[in-house]
Amino acid sequence: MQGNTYWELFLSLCTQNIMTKHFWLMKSEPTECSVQSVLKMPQQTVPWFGIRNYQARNFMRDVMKPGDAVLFYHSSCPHPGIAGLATVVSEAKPDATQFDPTDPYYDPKSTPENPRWVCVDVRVDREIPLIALSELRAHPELSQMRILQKGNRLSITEVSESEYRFILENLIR
DNA sequence: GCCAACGTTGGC
DNA sequence: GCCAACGTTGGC
Repeated sequence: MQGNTYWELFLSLCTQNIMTKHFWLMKSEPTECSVQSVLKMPQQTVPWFGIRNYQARNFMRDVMKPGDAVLFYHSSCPHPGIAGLATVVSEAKPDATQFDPTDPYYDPKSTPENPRWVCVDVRVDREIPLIALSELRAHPELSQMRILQKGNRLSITEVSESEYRFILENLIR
């Protein structure tokens, strides 16, 4: 960070956390929740429940804002890749599945008074012709994407604006 | 189904 | 706080 006045600190925080639109890649297994299945829902919107990783949770809780752009990625399936464009449309809120003992995502250590896991609402804006993982790997412009790094498992990762623009301008047919 | 890589847990 | 054991992820 440049400078050391409180005003400069304030400006820096504004830039990082308040004013800037962020870009995300969010993974989902299409057998559980796909671009196509969300588009069939009444509001084309789904709560992004089931995140049980602290890094991904912190992204939703601390950084994501309504209006952020999302690349909707299909994982653990025959054709992994980006399948749709979406938008964050809510602030982080408690993930209801953590309180339900019958739910696979139930977390006995979490209570409504002190919820451990959050989710945001994600609205699918449109389905796109699948951008395969192999296609993403083929472009040096995208080589820094977290999703492409060896051993990556994080289900929510930030995408840079230039990466997002490159994908929209060059990889959508 | 395999397996590398990673995150979490829990004993010490 | 360390770290071995375990469970999960996800491409192939």
